[in-house]
Amino acid sequence: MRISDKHQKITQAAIKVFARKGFFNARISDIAKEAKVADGTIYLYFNNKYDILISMFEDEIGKIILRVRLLIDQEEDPRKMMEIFALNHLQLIEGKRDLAEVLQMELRQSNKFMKEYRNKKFIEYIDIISTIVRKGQKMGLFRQELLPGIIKCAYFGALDEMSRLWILSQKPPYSIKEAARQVSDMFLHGMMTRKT
Amino acid sequence: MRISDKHQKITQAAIKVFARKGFFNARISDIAKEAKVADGTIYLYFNNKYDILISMFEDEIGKIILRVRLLIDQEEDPRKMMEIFALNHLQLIEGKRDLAEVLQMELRQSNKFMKEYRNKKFIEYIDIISTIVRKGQKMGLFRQELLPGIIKCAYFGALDEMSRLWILSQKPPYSIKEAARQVSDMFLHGMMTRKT
Amino acid sequence: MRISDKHQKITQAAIKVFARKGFFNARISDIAKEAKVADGTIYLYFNNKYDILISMFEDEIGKIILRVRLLIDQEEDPRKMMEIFALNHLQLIEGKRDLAEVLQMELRQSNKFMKEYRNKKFIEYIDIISTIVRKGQKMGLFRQELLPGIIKCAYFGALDEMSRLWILSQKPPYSIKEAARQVSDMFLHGMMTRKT
Amino acid sequence: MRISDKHQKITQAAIKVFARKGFFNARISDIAKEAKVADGTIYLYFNNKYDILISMFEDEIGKIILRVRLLIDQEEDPRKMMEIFALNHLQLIEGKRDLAEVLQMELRQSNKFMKEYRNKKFIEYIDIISTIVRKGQKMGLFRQELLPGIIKCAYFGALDEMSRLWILSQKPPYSIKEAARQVSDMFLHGMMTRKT
DNA sequence: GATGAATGAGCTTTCATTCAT
DNA sequence: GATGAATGAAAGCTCATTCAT
Repeated sequence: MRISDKHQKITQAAIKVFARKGFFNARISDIAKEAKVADGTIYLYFNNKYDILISMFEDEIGKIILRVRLLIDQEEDPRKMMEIFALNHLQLIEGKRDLAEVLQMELRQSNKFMKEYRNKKFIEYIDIISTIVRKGQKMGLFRQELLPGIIKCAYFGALDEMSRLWILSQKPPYSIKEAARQVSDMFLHGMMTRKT
Repeated sequence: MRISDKHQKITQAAIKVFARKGFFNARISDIAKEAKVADGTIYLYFNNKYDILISMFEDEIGKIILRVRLLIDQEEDPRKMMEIFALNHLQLIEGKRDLAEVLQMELRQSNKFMKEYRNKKFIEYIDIISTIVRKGQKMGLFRQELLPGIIKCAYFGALDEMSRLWILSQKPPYSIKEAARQVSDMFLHGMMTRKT
Repeated sequence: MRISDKHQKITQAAIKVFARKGFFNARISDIAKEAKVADGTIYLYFNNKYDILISMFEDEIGKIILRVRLLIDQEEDPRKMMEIFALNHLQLIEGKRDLAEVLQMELRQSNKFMKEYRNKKFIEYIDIISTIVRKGQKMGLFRQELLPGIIKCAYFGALDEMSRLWILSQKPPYSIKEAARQVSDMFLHGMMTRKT
Repeated sequence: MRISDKHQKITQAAIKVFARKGFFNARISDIAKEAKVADGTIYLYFNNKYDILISMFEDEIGKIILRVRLLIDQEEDPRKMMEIFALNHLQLIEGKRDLAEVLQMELRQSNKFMKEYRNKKFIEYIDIISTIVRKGQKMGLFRQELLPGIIKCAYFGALDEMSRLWILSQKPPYSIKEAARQVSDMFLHGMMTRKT
């Protein structure tokens, strides 16, 4: 077994367990059992429980960034890009529900307990939005007076709260595509210049 | 001393301590010390640690609902109402920073660890938004095809993510008013019908 | 129960357990069981396992110092004082065998693991010897060329090694009094000036 | 590489590590790293951690015995022999400081945790002293009433406590030779018959 | 023989909760 | 009602030892 396989197995197990119980209620032995390794084995790959969270966080956000960048780079129109970002973010719930839950939850928990940990990867992720906004402004599509730093926050926040709704509700009232369309549609309407 | 005074003192102490350390890292004895009561006294007013959180949550959201309703009821124009909601939500950070932090954080943590707890008060709070949206749609101000259930999510999410930015950053790049204005402005632009 | 009673109970239990198993092999739960308190109770009186050792060490050496000083202060003749010190030290094995074992053992363990901990109480104890030696030199009883700092080491070391022999052997070949007499006698012979 | 080479390497590494951290705080992996072998390799040469200690102990005391016997056998005069023993014992600190520390420490720790282990080699070592004493008594040099079993204890204890002082103090107040001379001088004075 | 990844028992310490005062 | 000393279950983490390679 390649070394990275154990690391992977533990990370994936941790995602499942954190999603099920939350970080604090998850026991190392839960993760170990889920990963089918001994408790001690986890400490060969991670320094401590918290390190599992951080490490997993960065790995997975990293992958998400790669994927969404790939999709966005194929587009020319910033309006399309905004749609793609929205759809991609929300589809995470379908494709990797456990991961979506954990990111949701831990991102906020991190407020307090990652105080020192400047969340570079996450910033990188939402900066994708502000980059699109700036591109749209340069092309005259989006209003100049909008602050990209605020839009990125608002857009991500809107999408993420949609995610939360989905995760919490057993049978969500709308399809993911519909929700993504509505949110991006409304933001685009709100951002576009008169002429467009 | 009225019975509710001790209850209040403990609740306020809990807000401070939860804000400082997070729910899981907060110790009952921390709260007791902050409230200047004995550890055991807390159990005369709350069933357990978790109950402090829930109880505090409902009380405080309740107060916020009362206040924002009061402000909104003085308005006629749904567009103004939307602005008021935004400003009021963001101003929480200034007025009651600790509370803002706790609501932020615990709302998400709750995903997992309040599983059974259907968060009625919170739903009541964000339903204020959908009520406004519906009012605006009836008055022909907002586009009919918008789903109020999605808008409420998106609007709240956008505002709350702005909050998060403020709480995390030492010196925020924008004023709260400016942020509230931009977010509500953009949503209103996005929601309004052509004619308006 | 007075607060100091629990502290005392735990200290005495620790002495027993450390004597039986040694510091490292002793479990907190062993001490708790011996003291008939809960594991957690120990941490109300001591910071950690190591703190039990240090604290006990200082308390008990303190008591020994008081007692031996009392006895010595009743004497005029430094030669008698030396005898008293020897007898008193060796009698510890009879009176407080467990304590004797622990002091024996931990004093040496401390070499490594108390590195930072400058063992004031112990130094105070053996300095009693050098004080006697100096007194004897002033009175012209002991040879002037003897270094009190070396004598104190040698005298204490000799006595303590006698202790060790007793502790280890099931049926010691000599009585404690006989041993104390021989050791002090030999040192006194070795230290005295010609005339005496 | 001869089999004994690995054994030697591990033993020497263990001495270093035990001296640095003490037996209980030393990890097998520390010793393995110091010896530049794999953790598992240690178990090809020793049964367990404890066995490393015992085995090392016996080997090294064995060497010391050989050396001091060699030196003593060249002498005729028991008084000289006593001096040689003292000097040789104390010089261990200079020549093999780590070993000296370990012997010091573990000899005492062993009290408890080597309970079953009857320390033959150590007994052999200190019996060298009683043999000298008996020889001196036969030659009429040392007083007949002295018990060789007590003298050996006292002499060894005195020397070993001197060692401890050296090991603990950063800059010892006396030279090793001076200390050895004072101790043996004082014992010899104390032991000798009138006439001599 | 040599390796070092994997194991899992075992331990210290924490802290929510209780209850005698 | 109020207290806070006492409880003891629970869990993160370590590390001696094993064994497949």
